Amino acid sequence: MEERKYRVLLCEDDTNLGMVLKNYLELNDYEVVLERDGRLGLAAFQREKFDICLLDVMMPNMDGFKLGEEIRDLDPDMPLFFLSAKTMKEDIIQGYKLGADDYITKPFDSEVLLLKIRAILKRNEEENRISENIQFDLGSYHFNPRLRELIHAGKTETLSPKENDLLKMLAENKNDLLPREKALKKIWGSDTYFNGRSMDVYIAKLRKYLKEDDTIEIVNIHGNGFRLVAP
Amino acid sequence: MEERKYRVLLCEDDTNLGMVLKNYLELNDYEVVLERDGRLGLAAFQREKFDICLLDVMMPNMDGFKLGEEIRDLDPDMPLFFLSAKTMKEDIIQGYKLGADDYITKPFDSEVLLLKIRAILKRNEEENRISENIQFDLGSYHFNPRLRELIHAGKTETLSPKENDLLKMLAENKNDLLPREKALKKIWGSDTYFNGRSMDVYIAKLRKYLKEDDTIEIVNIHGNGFRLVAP
DNA sequence: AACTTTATTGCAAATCATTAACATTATGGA
DNA sequence: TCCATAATGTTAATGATTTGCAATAAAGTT
Repeated sequence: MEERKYRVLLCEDDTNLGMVLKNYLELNDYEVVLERDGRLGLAAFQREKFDICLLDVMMPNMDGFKLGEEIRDLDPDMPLFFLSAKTMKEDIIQGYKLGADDYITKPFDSEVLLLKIRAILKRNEEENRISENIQFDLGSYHFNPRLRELIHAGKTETLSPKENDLLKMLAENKNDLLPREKALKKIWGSDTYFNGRSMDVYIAKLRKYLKEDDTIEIVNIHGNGFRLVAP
Repeated sequence: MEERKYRVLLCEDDTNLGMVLKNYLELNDYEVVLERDGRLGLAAFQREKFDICLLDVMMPNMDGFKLGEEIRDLDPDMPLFFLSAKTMKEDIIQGYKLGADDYITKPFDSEVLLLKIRAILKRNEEENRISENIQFDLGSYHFNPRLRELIHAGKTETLSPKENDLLKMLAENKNDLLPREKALKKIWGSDTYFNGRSMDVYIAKLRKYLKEDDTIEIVNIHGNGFRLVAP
């Protein structure tokens, strides 16, 4: 149960406000990446792993709503907060339509923002906790991610944390595509060349573990990701 | 059951309210430690023993929710009350209601507060009485945490307090993972390098006690914690 | 002081993640 | 079709981290 800081993607074109907010959040134990427009924000999101995104609505290159859409495409569950000076009703509605978790109008009380962020993250954590004890049957294998155990014919292998995480994601998407990018960001933290190679090494390891049952296969979908085929 | 005063940790940055509340509670036979921000509150909690915590939500350095989380990490069963101004949004509160034993909006009726405190403490006491006498059968061993006795084949070992606490936590999570961090925080107070080394030493001691029965094992899950395997 | 309990070191062994190195396969355009 | 290139497959080497446990020191009790 590793203590890790929550990671915040903050997109704000006003450098002053951006830095102030960044510092404030960092003081409160968040890890913050600040980007100054939508395009950069999207790039950061694709590259790294975040727990929550705070998006200014009015930004150069790509506005906050558009960025929010793009982010939702990549990860439907990512918590989104929109920051905006506008009080126009349409904007707010549009923001919520996208599934914004909150909409905050400037100027805002930074302490309230902090509490809202914390509330959302906490809710998300509760949801995760439910799925904590899930187990999988994969052909003649039994997989218990909590104990990192892969059992076959009475023999128990203890998987390494990375092996375990990867097999868990594959199992959660059994018979369906697990996109490379998604696994890399979730397990390795970011989608880089070396992390990609590392992941390939782990795929090879998992294939070795699972080779006793012919009905199970980890299939590569070139350029896209992997698929765990299992009954 | 010996007579002793209940100890209350009160965190409140408003000195006036803080002192008034402290005096009021003391009049009603509680022992109160008043701290004026989150950081000091956490320090006090780590230093001393309390029966209940009353935390103001809006505080400098560390807000009440964050402090509550930290306290819950150290002791998941500690009763928590949050005090907050009425103006706070209901949805923020909602996110936190789960972990809190009660949530009180200022201004509040101090008599009601007192009654709530009494109710919680009473409930907790009953729960403690139940769990106090718990005993465990571990293979051919019998373990009585209350007496710190580990009995095997008619022979009784008296465990040291730390040995006892650790075996109790392992037994409570029998056949399941006991995260390192959890045990360290609860038994040693904090998760530091040396405490970790110390815990490993205690694991070794427990293994020695338990080696008479082959069906019992304390298994390490690398990087995660330990698991007491027992029938 | 004698004894018990706890904390601290030290170091070997086990485990892990990453990177290198080299092999193979897929894919799209010439 | 064939080739260049990018993506993937696999094994092994490296270096970092975690754990096991004995030995010793420190603190606390009686």
